[in-house]
Amino acid sequence: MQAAVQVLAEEGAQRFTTARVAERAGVSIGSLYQYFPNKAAILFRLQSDEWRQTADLLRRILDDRSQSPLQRLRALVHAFIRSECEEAAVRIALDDAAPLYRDAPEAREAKEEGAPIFGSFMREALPHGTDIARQLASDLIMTTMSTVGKEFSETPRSLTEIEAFADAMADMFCAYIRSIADKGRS
Amino acid sequence: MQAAVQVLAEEGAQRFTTARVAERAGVSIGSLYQYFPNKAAILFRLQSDEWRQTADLLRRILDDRSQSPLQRLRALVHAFIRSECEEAAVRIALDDAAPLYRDAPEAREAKEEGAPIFGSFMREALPHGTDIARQLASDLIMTTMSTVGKEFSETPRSLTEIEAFADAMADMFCAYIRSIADKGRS
Amino acid sequence: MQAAVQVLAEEGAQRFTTARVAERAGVSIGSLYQYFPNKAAILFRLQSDEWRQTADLLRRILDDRSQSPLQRLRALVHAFIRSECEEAAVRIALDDAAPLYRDAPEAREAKEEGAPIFGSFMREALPHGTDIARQLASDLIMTTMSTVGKEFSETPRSLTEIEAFADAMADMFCAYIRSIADKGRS
Amino acid sequence: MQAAVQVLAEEGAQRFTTARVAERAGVSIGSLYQYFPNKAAILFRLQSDEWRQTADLLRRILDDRSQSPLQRLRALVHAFIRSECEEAAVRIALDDAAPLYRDAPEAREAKEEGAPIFGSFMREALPHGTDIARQLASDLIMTTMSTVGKEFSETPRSLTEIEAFADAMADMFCAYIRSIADKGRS
DNA sequence: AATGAATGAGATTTCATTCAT
DNA sequence: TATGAATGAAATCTCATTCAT
Repeated sequence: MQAAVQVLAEEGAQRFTTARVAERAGVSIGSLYQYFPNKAAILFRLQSDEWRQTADLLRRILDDRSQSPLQRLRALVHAFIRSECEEAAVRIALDDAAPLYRDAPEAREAKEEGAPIFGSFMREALPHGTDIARQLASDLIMTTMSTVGKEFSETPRSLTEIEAFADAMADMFCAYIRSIADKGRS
Repeated sequence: MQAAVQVLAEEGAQRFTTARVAERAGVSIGSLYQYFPNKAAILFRLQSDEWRQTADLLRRILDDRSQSPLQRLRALVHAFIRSECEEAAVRIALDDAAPLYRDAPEAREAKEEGAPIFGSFMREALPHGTDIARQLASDLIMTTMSTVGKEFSETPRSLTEIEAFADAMADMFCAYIRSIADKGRS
Repeated sequence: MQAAVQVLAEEGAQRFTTARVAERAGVSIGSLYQYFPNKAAILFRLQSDEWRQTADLLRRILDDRSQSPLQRLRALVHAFIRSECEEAAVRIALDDAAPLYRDAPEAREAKEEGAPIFGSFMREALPHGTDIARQLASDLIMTTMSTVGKEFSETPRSLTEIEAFADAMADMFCAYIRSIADKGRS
Repeated sequence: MQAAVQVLAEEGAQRFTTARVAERAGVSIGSLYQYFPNKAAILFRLQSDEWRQTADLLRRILDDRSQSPLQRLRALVHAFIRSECEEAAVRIALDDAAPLYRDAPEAREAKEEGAPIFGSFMREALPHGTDIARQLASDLIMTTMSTVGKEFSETPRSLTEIEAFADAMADMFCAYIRSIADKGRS
């Protein structure tokens, strides 16, 4: 039941208990445990869904060949930061609860689903570099976008702030990619 | 007692209990409560100390006028990433426990202690920009360094990996600052 | 379904649940409850079957007039101990679960089904004693065989150990019966 | 708190819960858990105490050289059966709860504490046999006494019944030991 | 000042049994 | 007749905090 989202958003990770989730979902605790083997599984499911959405976002924007790579990257950053700021409460709470589910083996898998999507984009953006260099740049940009986005969304932001911050981040990524491209060419 | 660090490092945030800290420190629970009003205070104190150390690091490196701003920034990134990777266990656990202390008003204060130091460095690096632009760049760079550094240090890393990653991050920051400087000049 | 035996043997009494039995039997929980009124009934049925087998064993061996009573007793002890050591896992688990079914009135009945068989054997072995004395000896021997056999089979045993122990027990019973016979004759 | 005995005796193993023990003891659950790490430990402690008492009984009776070995054995059987029939409720319940504590390594140790005491008695009673033969006889007699005693005490018994049954058991042991001695001598 | 036993709310999880479909 | 989702009481164990000594 994704009405667990409500508990997470309204009560926070600390008060996210199986009893509260069941009550909010209008079912008994027993029923809850018929669908999920334990509390961590509920949280992991929530996180999975979010990761899938993010992966979809990545794909949709980065695969659009009608725009230049750097334009697409800028669009991606904007979309990502905006999406992080929506439902910030759930995301923060989900992050707080990470210790409960991150050790699961499926968690690491799911998390790295986004890597290949971004990897193929980078081959387009940096056709001349080595695989290793591209890999490093990919890692850095992805990690920056997700962790900085998370941190940024933890305080309430106005639309203007969001746009300004996303622009700055996109500027940073573009400058970085251009500098790599220049180095590669010389 | 900073021997609470040991409990945090060896047992993790989940098992960080007042009883365990007192035992490890060799004092009674009662005594522990004479030094700290509650559990959150212990964690906050640990975090404060870490922030102070980081602020010291910032100051020491950024105030050294014998090197160019971008050289100093590169040095800072390396020093910071290295320090994050040392004692990663404590830092991860402290992060997991963040929900317990981050709501305290002193927490936000302490966290932003680093801002002015970096701010004055940025005035040197970007003498021509507006305050607002500089502020934005400061925020972005600081946030990136700290959150990406944290994430990076959560998996064990070899020395080579650390240097390579720090170099990439420094490259990104330098490219970003140069691009701002260019824009500001034209 | 006696495939409940598997659950008992593989999972132990603690984990013997209706859900697990139904799953293993390939039927729904609902169906299980159409054959058995409750969990205790399943266990009782298992126990009954075992008792019936044991009673058959008694009858088959003790009724064989081609051997002397003491020879038959020795054969019985061997057969009984061997059978206890086979499928020890189920028997131990069934014993652990005894509190759940032993209060049923049918349980006591079924348990004492063996008494008359052994009683008539004892009349043959001790033709001169009083009924009361024979009854006492019967009780003692039967109880010893079953409880000591159970205890003995709770730790894994080699074939040699089994034979040696069964011989010792048979020796004890024979010595006892001879001593009663001697006393009765004098 | 050995007032846990009361819960065990009055409510049975099934209803022996930490909450009930704490309530009966007049302390909070929390306090209970400061003295015992878990429920099994409470039960194990109860069982240990009982084993210690039984070992004391063995020692006291078997070490009394003023009587012949077989007289002492008879006295022992009587004392043991009588003691089993006192507080039968607790002993039965403790037995039912055995699955909860018997896997502990200390349990097996404690259980075998009685063996050496009886062993040295057997050397006196059977001076001519081999160690292996004596060991086997020891095992058989000890196991018989304890398991048959337990089974016998599970139904309420009159004093006359107790004496008669104990006499029968002692007869059996004496006949057995004499038969071994005779065999050894010839 | 120091101790540490006592508290008890609260968290997670299990499982026999029912009953609408 | 068969199903299996739903129930919810009950069990075990944890831990921050207090307070009498």
